[in-house]
Amino acid sequence: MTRLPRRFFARPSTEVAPELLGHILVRRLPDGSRLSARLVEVEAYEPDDPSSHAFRGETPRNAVMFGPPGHLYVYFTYGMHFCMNVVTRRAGEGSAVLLRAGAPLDGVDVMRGHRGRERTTDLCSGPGRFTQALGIARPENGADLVRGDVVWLERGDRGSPIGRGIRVGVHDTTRVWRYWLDGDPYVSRGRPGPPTGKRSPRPRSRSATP
DNA sequence: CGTTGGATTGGCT
DNA sequence: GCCAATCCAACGC
Repeated sequence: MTRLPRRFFARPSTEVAPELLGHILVRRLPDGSRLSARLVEVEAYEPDDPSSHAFRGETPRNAVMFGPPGHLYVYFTYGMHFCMNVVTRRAGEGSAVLLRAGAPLDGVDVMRGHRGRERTTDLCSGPGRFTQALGIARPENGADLVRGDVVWLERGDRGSPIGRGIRVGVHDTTRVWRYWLDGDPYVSRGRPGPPTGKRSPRPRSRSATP
């Protein structure tokens, strides 16, 4: 299994994000179990992006985002969920890709235990679910994906074409920075963005209307 | 120091 | 579709 190298991450998030799709996120638990999932949905957050945690400068919370690329940025939100990101660009820039959903591969039963759910589509389909299924929380913030043995990325196959749309839970319809594997059953259902001026009554084809 | 609301989820109407 | 749950970072005074 080949790991993605540091240089893969040392680019703008809008380049890294779509290329992450299809690759495998691997998590090694303290007890040795291997959990893994194929990435099917991600979102890019760039330095000049008001929706990014890094937009207003470095703070203790987002410090990892301003560190070197290829590390995991984990944050706590809504009083009960963790979300994980892959740090991109160069140290000091503040950019990352949010991992929103994956297709469970190894350790599915352990994930079921972590989540308290049976259906595989309820394990890693959503940013909060994804971290819970893989047992990723505050201690994993800052983990090195390139050299570490806690969580890393292995090469996988993309397979499906890439769909894109506005990001979930973000009040910005100008940056179309959510990417997913088109037609994949493990993509999160997400939440509708704010009205963009017109509502398509019924998407007749997939892609572009998440 | 007090207030606000969030890169969400799951349960209920 | 609507909303409570439950922390805490960021920001204003």
